[in-house]
Amino acid sequence: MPPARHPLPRAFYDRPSPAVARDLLGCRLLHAGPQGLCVGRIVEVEAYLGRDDPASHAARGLTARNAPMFGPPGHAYVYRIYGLHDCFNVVTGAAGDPMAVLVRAVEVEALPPGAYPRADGPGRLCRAFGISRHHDRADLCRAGPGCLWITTGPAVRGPVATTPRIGVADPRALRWFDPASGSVSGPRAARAAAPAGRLG
DNA sequence: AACGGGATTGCCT
DNA sequence: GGCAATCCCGTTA
Repeated sequence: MPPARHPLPRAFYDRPSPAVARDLLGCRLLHAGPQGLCVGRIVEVEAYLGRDDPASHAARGLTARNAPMFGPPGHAYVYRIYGLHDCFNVVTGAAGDPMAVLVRAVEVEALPPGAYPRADGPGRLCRAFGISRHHDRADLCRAGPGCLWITTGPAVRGPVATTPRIGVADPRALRWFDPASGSVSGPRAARAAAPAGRLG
């Protein structure tokens, strides 16, 4: 399994976040960090929209924190939550149209020795992969030492499940995950493909 | 300048 | 299942 050296092109990210989110399932996230190469298969994502999504950081317009969401697609948006954990997002859509995909979980395929081993949850994923706010605004369309990028990966086997987003009071099904993966985060019910989850 | 809360996690009962 | 940890950001004054 040689590390793919070809990042997904910027055009991939230049689409609405729900489409990008769904297509990111099965792709590989890579970080060539100071401790070594981190690789994982994306198994859980959530889409965040702009003005019409109260749960989105961009719902109330441009601020210092959410500025990356308003920037060009194919860049990272990393923010800190609860004063403890970092969350990694992929910016999608054209500049000025704030949208993002929260990467909630990956199946770990490779980590440097001694790294925190779990990546089932946005905070754990960042901890395991060494992703921090230093990566805020990082360009995901470049590969190489110090870079953070995403490549194509093995397609999801079987159906994909969707549910409302975790911790968000909004009924829209904007979360996608691979119900066959053992690395999906959230409470038990949020990991089941049925009946709460919808297939597709 | 002060204040309230969060796209979470881990430890406790 | 409940709740504390912990800090920065966005809002309000």
